[in-house]
Amino acid sequence: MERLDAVAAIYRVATLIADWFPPMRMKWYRAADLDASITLGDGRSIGIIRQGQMSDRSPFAKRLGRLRHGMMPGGLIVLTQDEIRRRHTRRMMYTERVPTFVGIESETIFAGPDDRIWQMPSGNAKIDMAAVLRQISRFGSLPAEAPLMKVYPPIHLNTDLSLDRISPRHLPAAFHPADKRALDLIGDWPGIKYINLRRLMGVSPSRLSQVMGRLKAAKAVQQLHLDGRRIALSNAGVGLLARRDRSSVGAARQRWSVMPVDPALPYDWENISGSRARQLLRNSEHTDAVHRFLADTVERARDEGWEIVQLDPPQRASRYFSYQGAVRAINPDAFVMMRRGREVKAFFLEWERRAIRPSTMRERLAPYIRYYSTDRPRDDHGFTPEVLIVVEDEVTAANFRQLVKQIRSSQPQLPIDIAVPLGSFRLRC
DNA sequence: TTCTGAGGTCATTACGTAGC
DNA sequence: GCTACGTAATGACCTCAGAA
Repeated sequence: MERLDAVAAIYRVATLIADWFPPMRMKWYRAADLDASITLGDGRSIGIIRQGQMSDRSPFAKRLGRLRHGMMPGGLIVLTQDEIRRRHTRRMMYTERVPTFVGIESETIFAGPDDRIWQMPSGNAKIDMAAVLRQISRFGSLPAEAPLMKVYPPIHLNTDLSLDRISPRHLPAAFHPADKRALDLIGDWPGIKYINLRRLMGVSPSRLSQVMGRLKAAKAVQQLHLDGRRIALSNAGVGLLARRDRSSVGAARQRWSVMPVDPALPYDWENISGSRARQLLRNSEHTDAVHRFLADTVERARDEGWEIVQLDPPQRASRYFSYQGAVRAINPDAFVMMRRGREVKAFFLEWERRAIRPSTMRERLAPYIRYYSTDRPRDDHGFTPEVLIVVEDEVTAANFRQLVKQIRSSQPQLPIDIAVPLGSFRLRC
């Protein structure tokens, strides 16, 4: 039940296959690296693996690596959450010995069997499910799991009960779509203020209050009093999302728990147990500024007819790349991608709180200079996203622009823009 | 420096409506 | 009938100026 949403997405893949190739047999895995497998009527087998929102890059890569060294089905279907992670996954699977097809979960849910939504690691062509099934090998075997020691028959779940009376493991069946959307946003942006969460969701204060009431009753979120009222996932909420995505609950809580280390001490950032949550709430002014800017951007984008395709928090916005033999990274405050018809706009967000020295500005820009001197921006996204540096005053903005001008003399294509909030930044196409 | 009260902002509640 | 979401009213909380 805790993996209900993941199960729904994988069942959707199964229905696409069944449209072309009935009958078939489906098997779920509890602990194997595959999430599920499908055996077609002619004996060929397909493994399905899903990368969830909470799945970290490294553990997911290790999971795929373990798969290679074990029993392999005749083909693999990998579901990712967005286009960028699809590209990463395709790169990882480039040398895979069985036919592999990578799709985006949201596209899969709304697709029909004729829709071309699947991509192989090599080549950019998208193919439909019939073409996927034609390439599944006859040679392949599926991993086996020991049968359950004890089988629990399905129980009747009364979703009319108030959420505080529903067992935590059954909550995914009782939550409404708006509850899940809020839960994902709060998970992405821990310590977000109500007003910014409301603006990101695009709902009225009253609607947000209703949703928060449900999530609080389910004990999935927790209200924090740190520089005003904020909201974050409770330990139970972190566990819910981690179990849904088959990632480590313990590791997720070590990073994101907002529970106090010592309940006897006053609640402040130093007393927060999760390492990443502590870091974010220590710099609450910076965190709020980023949230506020993103809420402004999302609202303005909606008004101008843009669809927000991706809104990644720092933990998903970072990009790792190889530069002169060493692994380097950019670690922006957010990554935003929006679409309007055929137009696409995307940018990494860097928020600078205060005036900084020219040498510090150069240090801030250095990772981006390295990143954009490689082919990785285009490889990662399929196009070249911008870097948007937001500073709080025009003097700092002018200094930054001067520095960027100097850098462009040797690297003319560096796509960096400097903005002052609510001032010069406009959605350009 | 501390307290108080006015005014503003934001969250919550009750109830209603639209769409499926 | 259910879900999603809006409006209006209300209450809680925050900020800030002015008085003690």
